[in-house]
Amino acid sequence: MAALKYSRQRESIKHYLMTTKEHPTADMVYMHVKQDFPNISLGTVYRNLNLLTDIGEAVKISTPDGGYRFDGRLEPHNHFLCTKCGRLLDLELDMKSIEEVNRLAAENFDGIITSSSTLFYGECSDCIKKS
Amino acid sequence: MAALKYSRQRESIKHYLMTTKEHPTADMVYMHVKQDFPNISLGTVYRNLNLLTDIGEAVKISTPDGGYRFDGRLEPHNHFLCTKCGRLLDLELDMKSIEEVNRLAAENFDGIITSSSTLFYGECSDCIKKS
DNA sequence: TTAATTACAGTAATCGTTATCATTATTATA
DNA sequence: TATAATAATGATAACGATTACTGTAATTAA
Repeated sequence: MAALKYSRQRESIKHYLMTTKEHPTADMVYMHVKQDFPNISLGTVYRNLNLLTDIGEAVKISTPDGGYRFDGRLEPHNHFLCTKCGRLLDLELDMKSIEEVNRLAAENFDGIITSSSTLFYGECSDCIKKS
Repeated sequence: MAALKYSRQRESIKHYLMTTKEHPTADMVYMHVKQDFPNISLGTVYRNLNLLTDIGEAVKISTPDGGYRFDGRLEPHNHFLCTKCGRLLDLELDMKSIEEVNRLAAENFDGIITSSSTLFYGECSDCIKKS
């Protein structure tokens, strides 16, 4: 079972994820944590991001461009991807709405739906202002 | 603008996508088309899958495991990923429901939502039977 | 304080995908 | 038709993101 051992690097990664709203990629996490640990290895970042995801202290989001983004927000919520600037933002959708969607989907489906994740697309407010 | 030229390989790929319900990966497409074109190159498969996606004759779906699946069904629809067997299935959700979800999401969001894509998780009917 | 074990940094390996390039197939035109 | 132009191919090299490996350092338990 391999008991978990404290590490300052992991704490730093976790703290960054919990305080940022950037939904960073592994490389963005690496760049950031490098400020405190100049010779941290990219492998350490990956190892810990996956570890945190496994123990439920981070969420791994796969984006349409292939790669992953990481999120320290653990409550179920959805995301919005701006098709202009590419930013990934949080999008609130109350539990009732989420459950309603799952219920609608279950109507025409021959299995059990336990959860769902929606990615919304469009133009974010910043991009609208600029145009 | 590079005019498109016919190719038997591309037709074969397109035909397979339109007739299968498997939501194949690039490699699965490669394996299949290889039966008709034994020395087709994997690069050709990728090139054509991306081309078909670009001209709107195929859809590229990114899955939580990182990779992509391809779909010949062009009407907007959603997908279900079985957490037991890993199969990716179609899931019908009428346009009204999809629009309703987008409307609900827009309520708490400061931008324009043009579309959305939901991936549902749970257990498919086959896996339920087996347990 | 020592022994056991996990995490680390650094680096090599892996995997899916793209890019390159010389050759072949398709299309337009003479 | 025959020819010329150009897009597509197969083969292979290159790429970027992620994972695996290894010897050393840090953390924890005895």
